[in-house]
Amino acid sequence: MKAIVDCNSFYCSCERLFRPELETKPVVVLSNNDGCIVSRSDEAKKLGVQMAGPYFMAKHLIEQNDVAVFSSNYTLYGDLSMRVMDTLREIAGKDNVEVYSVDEAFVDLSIIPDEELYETAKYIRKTVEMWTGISVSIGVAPTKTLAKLANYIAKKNKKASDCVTVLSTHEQQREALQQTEVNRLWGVGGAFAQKLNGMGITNGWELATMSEAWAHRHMGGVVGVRLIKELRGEQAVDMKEELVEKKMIATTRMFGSPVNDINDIKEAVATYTSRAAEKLRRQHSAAKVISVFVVTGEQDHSLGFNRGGTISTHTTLPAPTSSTQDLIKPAVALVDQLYKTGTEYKKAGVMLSGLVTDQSIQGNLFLSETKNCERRLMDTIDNVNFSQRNDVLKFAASGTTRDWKMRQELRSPRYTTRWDELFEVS
DNA sequence: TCTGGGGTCCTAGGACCC
DNA sequence: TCTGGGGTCCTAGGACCC
Repeated sequence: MKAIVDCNSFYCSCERLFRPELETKPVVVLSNNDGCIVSRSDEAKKLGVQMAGPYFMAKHLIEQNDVAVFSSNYTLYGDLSMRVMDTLREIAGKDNVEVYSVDEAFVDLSIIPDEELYETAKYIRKTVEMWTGISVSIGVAPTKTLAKLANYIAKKNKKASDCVTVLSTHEQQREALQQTEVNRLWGVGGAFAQKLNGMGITNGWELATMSEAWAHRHMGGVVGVRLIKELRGEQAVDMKEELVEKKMIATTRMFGSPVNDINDIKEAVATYTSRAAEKLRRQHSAAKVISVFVVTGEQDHSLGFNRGGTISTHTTLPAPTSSTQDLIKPAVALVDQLYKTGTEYKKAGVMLSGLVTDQSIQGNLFLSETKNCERRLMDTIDNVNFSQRNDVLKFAASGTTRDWKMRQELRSPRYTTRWDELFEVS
């Protein structure tokens, strides 16, 4: 059996940890640039605040009900996420935990007898809350997809389930599937849900009883077959052995306000490239291909809001590299290819792909002494930026004024990772 | 005024090869 | 009218996830 451990309203819970007076009050956390609502406490959900809805549209409701609002503080969430995952590894063993996202992890419980699953899950839940202050919901079932379903049910009625649901028998699984709409299933998004409904398939059980051949035809080939198998309790999605390296690394941002100066765009792209290069070095990779894209601010009233066009281009580097300097130069050159005078841009991004391990690069005897020096310089910059303030050290191409920088007006202190922002008790 | 960011996997179709 | 068969590699784009 497998468990999915999912933090309850994770970003909101992180904020509440340092603001206990908000424990029973509605709280929301906004996306980058304070654009959308990406996390809501139960109280905020009850008020009717929509997930992923634009902040400005919910503002009225929020102010009326005295909802606490935070810009996203990823440094804080990242640190607390690590504590939750470490706790799970401590309880279940390092090799039995697969981190799935910042607030979710699969835990392999195959050594636990069925009759002890419920108590085990309760114990995990209690321990995580005690050690980290973050409350979690747990779903247990024979496959990842059914575990996600169990978790959905646990969360739907926290009081009755006490945030734990086990679907170990066939009967339990069938009942759970029967009472769940297809669009709630893991792997069924808007497009497939609409298609399924059109074919008269509305709940999970109806989908689970379709044939594999049918799934292959109508649900995107092998993806659909996998989904059907999982719903029937046949494992088709494995636990991942270890953290695999990313195959692509991207850093993209909306601008705080539309930008039309090419130099601003170049600064932004240089900054995103630095960030992407840090991510690259953190997983000990080097990139062969760098792509840059910009999004224009064209109007499209048919969609109800501004949706610009994306223009992108890429270049293949002479050799794989993880050095910020080597990446910034071609990235900025790509901006020249994309930029058109007189156009307004609202977003830009950098993507690194064609990733290879940097083993062959690091300390290579056949590389020139300057390359080895560069590597040490990058390590030093990463260390300083991590331990001090972000971007204490940066490349001149990234600019110093940053007129294009995103809005982030309501961010809480990074209580756990910055000396100058420590939580204070007076 | 105002709608995020960062990923994965899969398929189809074109280019190219023998 | 009618133009092989099979393979690989790459890219673009769709769908999904949190």
